[in-house]
Amino acid sequence: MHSQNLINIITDALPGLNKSESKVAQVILSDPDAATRSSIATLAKKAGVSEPSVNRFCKRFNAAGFPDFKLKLAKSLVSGIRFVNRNVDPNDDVDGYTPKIFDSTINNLALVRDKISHSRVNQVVDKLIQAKRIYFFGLGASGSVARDAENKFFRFNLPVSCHDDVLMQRMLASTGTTGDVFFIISHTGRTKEVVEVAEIARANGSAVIGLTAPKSPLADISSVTLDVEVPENTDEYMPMTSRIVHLVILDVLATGVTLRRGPEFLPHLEKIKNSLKPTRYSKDN
Amino acid sequence: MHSQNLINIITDALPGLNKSESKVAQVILSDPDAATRSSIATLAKKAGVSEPSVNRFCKRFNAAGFPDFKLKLAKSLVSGIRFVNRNVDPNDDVDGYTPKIFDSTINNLALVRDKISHSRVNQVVDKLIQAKRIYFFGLGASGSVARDAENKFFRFNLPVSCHDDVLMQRMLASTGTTGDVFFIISHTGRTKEVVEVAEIARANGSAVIGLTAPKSPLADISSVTLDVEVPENTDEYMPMTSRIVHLVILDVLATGVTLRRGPEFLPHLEKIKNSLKPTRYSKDN
DNA sequence: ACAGTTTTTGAAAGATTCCTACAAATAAGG
DNA sequence: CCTTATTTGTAGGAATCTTTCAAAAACTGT
Repeated sequence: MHSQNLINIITDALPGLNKSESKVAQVILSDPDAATRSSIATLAKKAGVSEPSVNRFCKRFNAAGFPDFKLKLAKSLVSGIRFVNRNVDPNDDVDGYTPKIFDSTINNLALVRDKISHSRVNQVVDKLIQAKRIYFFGLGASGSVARDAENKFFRFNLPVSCHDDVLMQRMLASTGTTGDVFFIISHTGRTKEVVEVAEIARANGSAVIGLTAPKSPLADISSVTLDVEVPENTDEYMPMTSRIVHLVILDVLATGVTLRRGPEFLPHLEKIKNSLKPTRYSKDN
Repeated sequence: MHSQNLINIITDALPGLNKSESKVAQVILSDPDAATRSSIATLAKKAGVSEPSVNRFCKRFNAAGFPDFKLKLAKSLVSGIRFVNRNVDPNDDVDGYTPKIFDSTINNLALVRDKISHSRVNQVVDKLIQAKRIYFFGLGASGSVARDAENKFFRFNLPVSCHDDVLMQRMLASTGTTGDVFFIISHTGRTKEVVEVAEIARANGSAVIGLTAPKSPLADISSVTLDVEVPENTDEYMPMTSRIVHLVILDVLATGVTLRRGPEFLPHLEKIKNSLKPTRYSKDN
């Protein structure tokens, strides 16, 4: 469904390209937007190769020809990574930083959307459905993600709770047993307290699901990891986007659980929704 | 900066087009994706007009020519049309629902990015900077948004706090004075308790910033409203996206505040970041 | 209704862009 | 060092696009 971003594909293929192909790749990657606007002749000249080389390059990446390639490239650019410096500039005014922050969030979401392992998602949904109890743990910014998850998952009639207190987390982890699921959220996956809690939980036979950075200590110790690789905060001004990616992944998981429950479960969700109606001003006034 | 979707533009212009132009428009709108893949000759034939007519049509919509038009159309399709009918289907499997949920979040973010009033953002940044105290209030899902905001804004050395308890909110609102800012987050803007709290706060001379739906009771009573219009949840399975949009808006506001503080404030942020280092496993092990 | 004017439209030729066949050049293998 | 395979470019042809210009249609006022 979601072909991965063309730019990523080219970047990944870079090492396996031959001389003229990689010249073409360089030119395209250095300014993909310009590439979509130039003719095959211009691009060939810029790369210092012949037109057919550019054409062959395009075909290598499953395009019918150069125009088709440009089309696909243009599409990738829309919600794909904007390579151009879209970092917040200290001199930016509202018109500058507002779209940049939205864009960077959108880009990261698109990245993860194309990279996330669907089989892992499935595995996690399985575990959540079978769980006797689910604990959502997180600290700091991930604490509010955990809280949001609780708010979402309690609707499934599962015994869910959420804790952003290290001591509570430790105690609960140590009393966990087989069938309990500890869903641990951490941006870095390197916070000692959090990793220790995961260790304790696993030692007691509980399952640990890590929503965290790949190859981190937390990822290593989890039963299943949902990898979220969000580019490091190079820019002092850019906010941390991983929280938001985490939230969306939790949305995905919740949807997975709902669908697995089947349509006979919908009335239950409806009931919860309706329970809030009396607290609201009606729409027509 | 962010031009509106080409498809919408064409649809809007439809009534003002002449005979052959509208024929072309019809063909394009009926299957925009096919249009991006066909040549000017094919399209002309399909529409029953001449090639130059198609060309003129393209130029009318600010394209350099037909190829350029196709490019722009293709771009619009990525974040535009996909919107339609990308609802989660009860029979979807992981490969189905995962990208859909990411897409719907991304689309909503893009929508708000293009719609949000920059001058309002500026106003709110002003108020936040001048505030004697800032309270972030929210209930339910908005409660965790408020918590996230607290986590973000306390770094600015401002007296910030966060409350997701109605009684606390009421009491604090009633003791507020001029110079206090109550930042109230609500998806619907119609929860009675929340609106009442806003009323109390305003009655005592405090400023109320509403991050909520436009034209809602909460929006009406706020000093400044940041409108977030996220399409109603028509689909039972689609998760609520407004939380995420709210978070990103708070990121924007935080960035605004940081920039307004100027570069001499960066060391302070750095200090907070570094305070967490000892709690982490280092990256090289 | 009709001549004059403006607008809309398409035929045809011209310009551009793209693709294919083939041969030269380079690299790899024995 | 020769053979074979791969890579690269030249040249010409094919397709696509654009412009010009004149015919057709629509509009205007008389």
